[in-house]
Amino acid sequence: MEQYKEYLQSKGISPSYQRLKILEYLDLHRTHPTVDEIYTALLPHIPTLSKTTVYNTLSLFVQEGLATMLVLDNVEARFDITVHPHGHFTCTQCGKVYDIDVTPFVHIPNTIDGHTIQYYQIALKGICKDCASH
Amino acid sequence: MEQYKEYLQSKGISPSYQRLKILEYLDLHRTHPTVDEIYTALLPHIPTLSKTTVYNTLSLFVQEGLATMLVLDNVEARFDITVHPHGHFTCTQCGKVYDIDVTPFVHIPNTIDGHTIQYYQIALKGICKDCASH
DNA sequence: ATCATTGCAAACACTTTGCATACGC
DNA sequence: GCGTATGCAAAGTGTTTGCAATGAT
Repeated sequence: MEQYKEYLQSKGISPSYQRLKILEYLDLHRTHPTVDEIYTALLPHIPTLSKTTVYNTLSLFVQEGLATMLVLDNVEARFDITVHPHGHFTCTQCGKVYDIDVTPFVHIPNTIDGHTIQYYQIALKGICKDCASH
Repeated sequence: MEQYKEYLQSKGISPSYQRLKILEYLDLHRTHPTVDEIYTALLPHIPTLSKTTVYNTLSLFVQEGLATMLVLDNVEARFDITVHPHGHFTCTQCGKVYDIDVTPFVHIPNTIDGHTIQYYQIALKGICKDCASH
């Protein structure tokens, strides 16, 4: 908990209990959680928590670079604590999302067609290992 | 118009006027249009058109492989007539979306970590040529 | 006459906004 | 005490659903 507090402060974000818990959740659950998943998971620990706070906090984190908003479908936004760039594979059968290390397959330059690339996301779709074997 | 009719029939889709016009729009406007853009553009030509029909038709096209649903943000879905795979660059300043040929930079195998990859999308973000020069 | 397509209106689901309350230095 | 963070409720936005009207063969 203490390391999260220092991390937030180092980014100029005042470390409220809600923010600490949301950051901790993102760090401990690298499962591309939705707002609702985070909210539901933390509610027992923070009974007064509101979804607005989860939304506020996540957009603050994204803005400050602590988290990344993933674009995997147009239904619900998903969030990752910011780590090295990686792809996301969504199984079209079971809907599970897997992290994929795409660095062996992708080498995006800093500039393409005169546009400056700041970051990118790769969304892969198909049938996952588990579904294929059933 | 005749070529669209034949194309739909070859896919087993009955070529209603609405479907023909939506397909034509996708073919002539390769600008990743949203449902609303398609609807608004066609309304003068089909005054009775409803958004439901645009939604219905697009999901039929996606299902039959005639179009692709893009996921560029978590706000609105965008659609492309199905062509060779390419990336999409969104300018974070002006919001414009550019097609990017990523084939030189990306080589995704058919299988990764045991998962079967059917298709993928690459969403790039940054500052576009135009915005950089202003 | 039958079946598919269309289109209105209502329902839905996720997200944002407005504003009053509570918290922390 | 004052500025920020929180959280409820309401509004907003994109999408889907139910169902009746229309159209095509």
